Amino acid sequence: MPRKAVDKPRAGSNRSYHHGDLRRTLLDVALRLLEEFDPSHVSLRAIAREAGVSRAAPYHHFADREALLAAVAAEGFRSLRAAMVERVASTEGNPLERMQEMGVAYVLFAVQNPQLYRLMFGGELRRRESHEELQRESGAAYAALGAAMQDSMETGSGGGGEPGNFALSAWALVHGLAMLLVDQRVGKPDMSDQQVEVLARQATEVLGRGVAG
Amino acid sequence: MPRKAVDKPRAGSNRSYHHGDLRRTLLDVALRLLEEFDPSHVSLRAIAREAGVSRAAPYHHFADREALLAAVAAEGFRSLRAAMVERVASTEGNPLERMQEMGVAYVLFAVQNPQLYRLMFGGELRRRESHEELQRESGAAYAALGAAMQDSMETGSGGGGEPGNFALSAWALVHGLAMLLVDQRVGKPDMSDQQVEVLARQATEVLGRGVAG
DNA sequence: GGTGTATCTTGACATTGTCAAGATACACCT
DNA sequence: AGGTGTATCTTGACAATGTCAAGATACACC
Repeated sequence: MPRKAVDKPRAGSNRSYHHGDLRRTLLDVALRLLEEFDPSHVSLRAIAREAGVSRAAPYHHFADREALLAAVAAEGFRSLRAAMVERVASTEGNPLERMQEMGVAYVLFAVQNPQLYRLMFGGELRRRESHEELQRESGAAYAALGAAMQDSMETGSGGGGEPGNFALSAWALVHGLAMLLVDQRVGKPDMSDQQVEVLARQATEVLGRGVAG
Repeated sequence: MPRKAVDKPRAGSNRSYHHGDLRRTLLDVALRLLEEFDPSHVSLRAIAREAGVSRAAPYHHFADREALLAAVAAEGFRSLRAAMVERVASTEGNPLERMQEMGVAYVLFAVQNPQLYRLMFGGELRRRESHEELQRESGAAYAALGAAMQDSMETGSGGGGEPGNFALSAWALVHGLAMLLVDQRVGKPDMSDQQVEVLARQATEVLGRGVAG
C-alpha cells in the first residue's frame, strides 16, 4: 500500500468552516478520482482530503462510503440514459436502426467512462438494492433500453423469436461488448470513438439480422 | 469495517512449523473464501489465518496479494476452459450447435462460480498483463472459444457477416449474459442450472439465426 | 553431527472505514 | 442586538488491511 499523504484538509483551501455544498463537492471529487482509479481504490479519506475537509465530514451527508459511491453510480445511470435518449433523438431511421444506435451510445458511454461503468456494473457496491436512488436511476435506464426494444420488435419483420428473448440478447450483447472493451480484452488500448462505433454497429448488426431475418 | 478476529494461526492447527504445501493450501483457501465474499473483500490476512499460518507467510510463495489472486484467477480460467471443452465433447450436432453449447457452458460456469468469475473478469486485478500464468490460461480459454467459432463459421450456411464480427458478437453476448446473471440483473435469485441453460440457449439462438439466416 | 537455507513468525508502519465526543458557525427567535 | 439551537465540521480513537524488516525454526544436505 502506498504511503503518502497526511489526513488534513488540503492546504490552500480557504473555505469557511461550513462548506456550502459539501455533498455536491464530494460527488464531484469522487467522480474525478474515479477517472483515475479503480472503484475499490477510491477511498473515502482521499475524497474528503481532495474536497478539503476532514475524514469524517462525509458522514454528515452519506451513511458510509458505499452510500457515497452508490450516489455516484446513480448519477452515472442518469448520464447513461441521457446519452442513449439523446442519441436516438438525433437519429433518423426505422426502429431497428434506432435501437442499434442506442446500443452504440451504451457502448460509447462505457468506453468513455470505464471506471464509472465498472462502479455501476461491478461488484464494488454490495448492497445495491438498499440504495434507493441507485435503484431508481438504473431502473429508468433499463426502461429506456427496453422501450426502444419494444418498438423495434413491433415494427420488426417478425422473425421467429419472442420479444423477451431478443431484448435479453440485445442487452447481453451490448453489455458484454462494453465490458470487453472496458477491460481491454478487445480492441486496441486507445480506440477512437469512431472505431468503437464501428465495432458496436458491427456487433449489433448480426443480432439485427437474427431478428429481422 | 468489521471488527472480529485476531491475527494468530488458527487454533487446532497442529501442523509443524513447516507447512508442506502452503502454496497449494493458500490457493484452496482463497478459492473457498471467494465462494463467500466479493474478491475485494478476500484479504490476504484472512487467507493466512484460515490456512493456519501467520500473515506474512504467503509472501514466501506469492509476491503480494494480487499475485495470489491472479493465481486463483488463472486456475479459474483453466476450469472454465475444461468445462467448455468437456461440454462440446459430449455434444453431437453441427458446429453451430456445438458452439452454442460452448456458450451455455460458459454461462453456467459463471453462474456456478459468481465471485470467481468476478475475479477473473472484474477490475480487482489491476496488473493483469504482468501475471504470466493468468495471461497464459486466459489466452488458452479464449482460444478454445475462438476455435469453436471458427468451425461454426466455416460450416455456417454463409450469412453475409464476416467471421470476426460474428465471433465478437458471440463472445460479447455470452459474456454479457454471464455478467447480467452473476450480478443478478437478470433472472431470479436462485435459478436452477436447467433454467440458466434454457436462458443461455434462447439468447444464443437469436445470434445463430443472424449468422445462418 | 554441523551448517545453510528455505520457510515461517513477530514487530512495525502507513493506510483504510467508522464511531464518539468536542468545536464551530450559521439561522432563527425574541 | 443578543442568545440559543442545530446542522456541520474536526479530532481522537479503534480495528482492520497490505507490506516490509528482522528474528526464529526446522528440514536437507555435506
